[in-house]
Order: sequence, then structure tokens, then C-alpha cells
Amino acid sequence: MTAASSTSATPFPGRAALLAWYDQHRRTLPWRMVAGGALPDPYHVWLSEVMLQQTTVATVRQRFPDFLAEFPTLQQLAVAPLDDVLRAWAGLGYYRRAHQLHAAAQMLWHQHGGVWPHQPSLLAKLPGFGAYTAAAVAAIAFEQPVLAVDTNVARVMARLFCLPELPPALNKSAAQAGAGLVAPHRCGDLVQAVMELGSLVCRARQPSCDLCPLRQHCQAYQRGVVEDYPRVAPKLAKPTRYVIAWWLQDGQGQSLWQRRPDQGLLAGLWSLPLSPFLEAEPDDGLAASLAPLPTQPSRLVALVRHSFTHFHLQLSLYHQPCPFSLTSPNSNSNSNSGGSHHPLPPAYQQGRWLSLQQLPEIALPTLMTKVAARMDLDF
DNA sequence: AAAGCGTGGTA
DNA sequence: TTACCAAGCTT
Repeated sequence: MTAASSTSATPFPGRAALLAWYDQHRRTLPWRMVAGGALPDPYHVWLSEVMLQQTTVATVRQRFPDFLAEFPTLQQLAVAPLDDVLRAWAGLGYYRRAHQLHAAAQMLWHQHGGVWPHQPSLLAKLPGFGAYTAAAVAAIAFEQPVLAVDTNVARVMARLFCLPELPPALNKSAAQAGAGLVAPHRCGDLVQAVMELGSLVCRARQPSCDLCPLRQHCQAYQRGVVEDYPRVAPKLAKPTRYVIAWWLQDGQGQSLWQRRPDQGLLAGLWSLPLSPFLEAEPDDGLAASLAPLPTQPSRLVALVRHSFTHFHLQLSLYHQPCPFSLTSPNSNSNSNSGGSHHPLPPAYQQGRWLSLQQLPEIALPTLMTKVAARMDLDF
């Protein structure tokens, strides 16, 4: 989001009350030091901040320890294969984060010699570091006097000062309005205190103003208009798209899985072969015309619904037996033992033939986890 | 700079 | 069931 440093801003009078509230109510989280403890490990702070981008604390609480156990240090993350990182990230969404996490680890390890820059402006040069993450790491890990503005902080400031902007302009406005909260000491606690307040008290829905340590300072509360802030832009309706996923099954019960490109939707994750996106629900005739093996029968096995950020998807899972006997389980091509059959078209000659039991070896997005569950039922 | 990019919980 | 929301970044 955004960041602000306090240079000449008017000190905010509620800062001490906010920190006192934080000392009493802060949650114990896996990436957070005990109250009053030493500075946290910047690698832990960074990993948690990236995981928490648009992702709930409840989810990150579950996934952070496992990821850290697989990649305990910056160095181990930097030297790990990308596909291992993607597999560890599977299910968390926004997979570009995992690509950039890996790229930034490599830059920090190989170009910075494993030494972290402390300034937000330098951190912001790393992939995956926007204004928010750069400020959050600088404040929490290195006690730099900056305010990191995420959704929570923007909401708290919008209410404290009745800021009228809509996102993303609100974030800049909130950074300016909140500059008076920043001081030379307890920089990391201050940032986390505002976020914690936004998460636990100054919530988007049903805020608990009676529990808020800042309500005497809150303009929206004084005017009785807390629920009117922050203002929200009207949302566009999500379109529904359709797609066919091909369950090609060979004689040993294996199916063909393909790695998606490193850019775009589900980047670098694995999927059954997919048709192009369709504007309407496909019927059996359309499926037959698009099938990888035109001479083989195909049957509809399941409809799988899934929602992405900007569209709804209905996936039609079509099963098609593949008569080729494969030379090896992980072969990239099909043998020619079935001489009377047409070979698979080139688009289907890349990938891995895997049993359902082997799926943990590859990075599967949640959509494909749902699909695999239906394959398991139908197997 | 508007749009692309995941997922799970909640009302 | 649907819509909204959550410790955003990138092009």
C-alpha cells in the first residue's frame, strides 16, 4: 500500500494509549516476538508480511510454520528450486508472491551477501516489495521510523480523521494523516498496534468502538458516522467463465498433468490440460470437437465451481481413456506401441503422467485439488 | 492506472 | 447462495 515517515508531522496524542492497548491485547503469532523481546528475524518478518498480503491471519497462522520448516533460512530459500517453493506455497493463492519471494531471496543472498538493507527505499527495490511491505519490514525488523499503510491502517486513519478518499488515493491520504503516530521509539510496535487495532477493534464490519483506546480522538466516532468510513467504491459484477479439463487416463491409471506458464493465472502451478476459456457452458458435442483424442469417447465426470479474484469459473471435467501404453511413468512423450492410434497432439505431449497418489509431488492450486477429489471419487 | 492475480471465512 | 473482505504488488 503506502508508507509515511514522520519528519515534521504534529505528534498524535493517542499514541501512548494505543501502545498501551497493544501491550495488553496483542495476539501471540508465530512470526511475532514476545512482548519486549529482541528484534525479530527479518527473514521471518518478511515471510509473514508476504504471506499476509491479501491473506487472512488465520490462514497464515496455519501455513507459516510449515513453510519456515521447509526453508528455515534466507539462504535455504535462495538456493532451493523454484518448484519446491511453489509446492510449499500451493493453496495460498497469488502465486506471483512465491515467484517473487524466491527471486528476492536470491537477490538478497547473492547480490547483498545476505545482508539486509534497512531503509524502506532500498527494500522497495526488491521484487514483491511495494510501499507497504518495504515500510513494514523496515519498521518491524529494523525499527525504522515509518508507518506502513495496509487495509487496516487505511481504515483506522479514515475513521480517525474522516478521510473522504476512495482506495487507492485513501492510502496516500492515510499515510499523511498517520505520520504523527510515528516516533523514534517502538517503531515496529506502533505499526503492528495500528494493524492489530484495525483487525480486532476497528473492524471493517461491526467495529467495537466501546473497546477502542482512540475513540476520544476519533472524528468519525465523535460524529457518529464510523460505519460511513472508509468510503468504498462500487464493485463490478464478476463474469462467469467456462473451461474443459481433460482427464486423460492411461492403462495404469495415471493422468496427464501440465505445468502452467510462469506468468499469469496460477503461474507455475500444475493443472490438467485445459481448453481455452469459454463464454458458455460446453455441451458434449463441443467437448468432443475439442478433445485431445478425436477418435476416443469422452464423458463428463463432474462440474467444479471455483471463484477467482475477478471471475467465477465452472470447470467441466471430461474423462478420456488414453490407449497408449507409456514407456515410463514420467515420460514426456507417448510410446508408439499402439500403432493404429493417432498420437496425442503436440500440446498434450508435455507434462507428467501421475497417479493420484503422486499428486503431492507437484504444486496444485486449490482448483485442481477440487478436481483431483472428484477424480478420486470416480476412479 | 485500471485490471490481473487466489483463497477461505463470514454475514 | 452470493457478496464482501483480508498485513498488496505489478504492469
